[in-house]
Amino acid sequence: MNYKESHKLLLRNVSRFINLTELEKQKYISLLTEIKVEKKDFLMQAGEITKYEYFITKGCLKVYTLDEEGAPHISMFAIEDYWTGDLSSFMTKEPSRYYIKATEHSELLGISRENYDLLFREIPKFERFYRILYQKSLISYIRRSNYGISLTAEERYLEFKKKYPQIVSRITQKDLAAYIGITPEFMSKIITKVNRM
Amino acid sequence: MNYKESHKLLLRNVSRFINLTELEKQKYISLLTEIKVEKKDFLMQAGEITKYEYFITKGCLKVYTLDEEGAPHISMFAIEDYWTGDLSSFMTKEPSRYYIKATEHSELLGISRENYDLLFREIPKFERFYRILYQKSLISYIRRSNYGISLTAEERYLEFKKKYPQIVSRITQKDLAAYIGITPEFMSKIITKVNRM
DNA sequence: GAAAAAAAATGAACTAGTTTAAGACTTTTA
DNA sequence: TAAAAGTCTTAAACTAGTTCATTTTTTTTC
Repeated sequence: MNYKESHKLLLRNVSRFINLTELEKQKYISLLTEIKVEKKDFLMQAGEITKYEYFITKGCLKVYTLDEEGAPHISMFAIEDYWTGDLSSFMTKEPSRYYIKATEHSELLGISRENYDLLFREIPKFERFYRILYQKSLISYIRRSNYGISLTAEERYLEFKKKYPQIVSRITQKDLAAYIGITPEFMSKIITKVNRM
Repeated sequence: MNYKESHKLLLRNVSRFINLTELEKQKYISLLTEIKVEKKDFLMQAGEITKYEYFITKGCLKVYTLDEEGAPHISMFAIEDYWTGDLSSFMTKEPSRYYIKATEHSELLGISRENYDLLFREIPKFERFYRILYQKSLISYIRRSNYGISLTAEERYLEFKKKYPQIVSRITQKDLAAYIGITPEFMSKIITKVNRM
């Protein structure tokens, strides 16, 4: 069958871990919702109960919380071929603490909680897909959870730049500072210093 | 059938997410290795390829890396009813960067990589078990990965104490400092301050 | 149960990162 | 295309956390 580009990208992502029959592919795609957001629009805001888990087919978004002083802490940037959302709120159906905002015009495929549950019943292979997907994410978050406490801000910046060069060039220095966990002023100093070297 | 206490604890842990028949339980248990370590003994050391994923039935262990200066960074404390290991090395079969050392006499059940793979073939329900287990771990590591960059050391200490009161009383202040990401001296100051309040 | 080893406390001098403020540069919007 | 809004840079004063050195307390070991 002839799929649209966004669906092709998703099916390619899924086929890394499991093989689907033609019928299963069609069933899977039928469970998804297409979503478009303009730059600066929110995909979701703190206080809401997350309706979807998202696969990004185009664009860039930032996932962040606001602390008591109202300062943002970005927990991830999501671009094409990445999954994002608030897994905690999605699973517990409790209000989220996260905001997700597009930093560019973005297009996504969302799966609702009902369809996510249905997916496992209809195509049990997806248990395996998500087992492997979560396993890989877990490995990278376990590593990352040590960064904040064991690396200096400069080391965290160099690490991010090395791992995600495509992202660095698409986001502002201010947002990068909110991800690294420092002030924009200190981010500016680090970049000046690193460029000088 | 009559299982020993350690196996009962594990079966209870697994039954949170999936139901096993009597036969499946026996099959599962047959795939496990019993391991005992004395206080200060290593379960594994950096440079080795991780052989097992571990379920702790008794005791307490610390999982840590050493940085270039030889300073330890503890990424988790594992006690009874917890899972531990180095998932990254276990999956990729590359040498680990982690040390796992018992802080008390400990008893564990280990599953080897071959048996882990076999488990999914023999009892596919385990894809679901691990999907949910990794999902829950992922949720808590996503949250934790922000702690280091968005909370002060004192806030991280209070957070840990609130979430794991049973662990705080079993470990040294020095190890707690290596987990929180500060020097033992500053940990001492924080504890003095918090107790004074 | 005494000696040795490790952990905890305290304090003074230091450093990585913050705060505040102001000016220059860039992007967005009407 | 001008004005407004947001981003980036620089610098001085500040604070959270480190380093190093010493003493006290607790735990381990024989």
